[in-house]
Amino acid sequence: MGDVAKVAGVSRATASYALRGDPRIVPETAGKVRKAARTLGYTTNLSARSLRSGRNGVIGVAIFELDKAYPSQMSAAISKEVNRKGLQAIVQQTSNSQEGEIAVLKEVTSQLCDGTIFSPGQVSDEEIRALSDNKPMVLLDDFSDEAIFDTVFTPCEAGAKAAILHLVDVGCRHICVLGNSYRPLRALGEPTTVAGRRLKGALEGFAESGMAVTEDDFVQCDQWDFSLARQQVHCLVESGRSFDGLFCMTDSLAFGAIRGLVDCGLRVPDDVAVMGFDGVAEDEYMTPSLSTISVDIEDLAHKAVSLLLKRFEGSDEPFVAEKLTAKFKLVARESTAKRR
Amino acid sequence: MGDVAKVAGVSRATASYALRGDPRIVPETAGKVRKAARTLGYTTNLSARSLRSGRNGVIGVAIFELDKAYPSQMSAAISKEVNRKGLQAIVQQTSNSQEGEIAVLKEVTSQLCDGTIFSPGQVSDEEIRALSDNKPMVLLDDFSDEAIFDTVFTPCEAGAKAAILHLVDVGCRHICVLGNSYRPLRALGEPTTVAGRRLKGALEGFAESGMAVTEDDFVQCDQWDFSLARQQVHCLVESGRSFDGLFCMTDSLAFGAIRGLVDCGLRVPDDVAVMGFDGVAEDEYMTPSLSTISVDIEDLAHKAVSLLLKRFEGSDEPFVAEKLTAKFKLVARESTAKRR
DNA sequence: TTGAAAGCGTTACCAA
DNA sequence: TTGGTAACGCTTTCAA
Repeated sequence: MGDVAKVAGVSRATASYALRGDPRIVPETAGKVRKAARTLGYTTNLSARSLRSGRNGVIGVAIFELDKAYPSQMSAAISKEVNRKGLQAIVQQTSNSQEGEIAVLKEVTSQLCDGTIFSPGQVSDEEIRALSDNKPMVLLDDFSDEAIFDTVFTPCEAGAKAAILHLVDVGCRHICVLGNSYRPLRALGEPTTVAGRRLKGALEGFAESGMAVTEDDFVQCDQWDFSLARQQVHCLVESGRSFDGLFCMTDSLAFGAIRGLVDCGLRVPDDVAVMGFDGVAEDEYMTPSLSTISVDIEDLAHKAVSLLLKRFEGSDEPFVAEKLTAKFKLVARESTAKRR
Repeated sequence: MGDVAKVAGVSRATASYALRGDPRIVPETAGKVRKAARTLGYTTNLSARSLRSGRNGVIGVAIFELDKAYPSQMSAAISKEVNRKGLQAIVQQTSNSQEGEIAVLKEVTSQLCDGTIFSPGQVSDEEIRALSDNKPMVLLDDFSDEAIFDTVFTPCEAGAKAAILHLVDVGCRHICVLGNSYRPLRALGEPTTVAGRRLKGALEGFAESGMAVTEDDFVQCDQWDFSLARQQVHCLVESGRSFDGLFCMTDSLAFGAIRGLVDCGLRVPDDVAVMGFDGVAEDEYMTPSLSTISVDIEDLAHKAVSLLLKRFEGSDEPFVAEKLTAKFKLVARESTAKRR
């Protein structure tokens, strides 16, 4: 930067101001500095800036798994939204483990980034605060009732409820649910997990439609991935249970489930209608195409980034955590196109 | 760090050495320092370290799209491999645009990272060098013939050839190729793109099996995504072309293509056997499950990370770029299970 | 509106 | 083996 200042014929301080567009520098001077910087191929050293000012224009996105469709598509949407605001995003995977989450926050995100959008799984809000180094943080789907951080939610309850009502609507008489085991609605309270929230929404759907359910209609999946879903569906079918509708708590589960149903010689949707949740790009191209609760990830990204940027501005008012919920759409496709 | 040094009763310099495990510090002193650091909850400031030493233990991964299955699964594999080596990885998407690639390299990766694993698309090797700030860089699938950087390749030619031979092997008599338009093998030389390499491999497969091909058997896809593949297959079928095998240059293309065939009332594999390329996790759960050239992304990740770490060690010998190719396996599934 | 100078938290050289 | 100290490149306060 010293060179740039010299070429432009100003001091280093003036060069610094000019390059960041400080209004105190007259346009003419600023122009000279920018030109000098360009000809010298100068780029600001982010480490130095970060060290001195604590800011570098980089936002961190910490997500559980990068190799699954939904989280990766969400990270991509957030990255794009960050770029749209003229900033850069870096994404990291926590691998769904406590050490992973701690390492990412402590060693990278809170150090190299001005703020973080974080999807927590294994660490408490208090731990997050300790690791955040007092930098702005927006959480994704943190249903704990502490109000320490701004949070954006997936529309778990409303979405799950809509899914059940849709299955009922297309004529299903006996619906199973894949992703969480049963607990009675009145015992559920305000669940603190995504799986709990989706269960609650589903139960509300059953209640509203007047459809009776039993404990056995709900199948727990500790991992929300293809292979376990496939296995669980095999078990469900082999148990002799007869059902004509299946709500899967994520699209991944639905992919595995459909495959499991096909393995057992059942047709989708004629024998069993299947409903997913997420709205990943693959849904439309499956055979059959997958009906789903499509979370508006652009809206989610927009809300998360906006909350974060608002915190950058700082405010004198006492901190009040904001809670926003992303929009969703029910998308009906072949997997629930039942002949009635 | 000053506090840590004070508590441990040593100088800041000694504390710095001790924390990084410098062998000059006696174990006893080092122990005291580490203990002091722990009780004080001290974490090294990466910006400061980076500013002073140019190193911070973070590796950048710059990939074209984060919302597509193959690149996201590859990024995840590289991240895990980096973690396994005790370092952190940050991943960024370039959105397949020149500005994106430049911004990522210039504003983040070359600044915040000790080295980068980069999948280039729109920038030349020389530009990359200029943007890399002389830090180690490993490229992915950069087929340009300059030998400036270490590179890891996808086994494009060998894989594509194997794919064609497999289709022939299961009894296909007329195979189409989706992903690139035709050019005669002898005019092809050493193609500088992934699409070109896969075309070359396919042509070699046709040559070896003695199967004749015409220009119309090859369909260009400028974007390798679901929707275009689906459209192109619609066109192909509507053109009245009769074919019983289809090699798609990526799994994404294959997903769209299968869907397109189903739309047209064709059965996979009975009417048309379909072969993909990549080996994403979803393949196994499709209906029908997708046969594919499965790139060993763990091997790819291992090779890329190893090359990068080797450059960190520095060497007095003149720079010679290393070129490695990842392993692959042909995985035969339902989509090529023809009744013969 | 601009310039001088202090300092952000480390590391690495040199001396002890 | 350890300690003192000068950078690293930038931002920001204060003074001019």
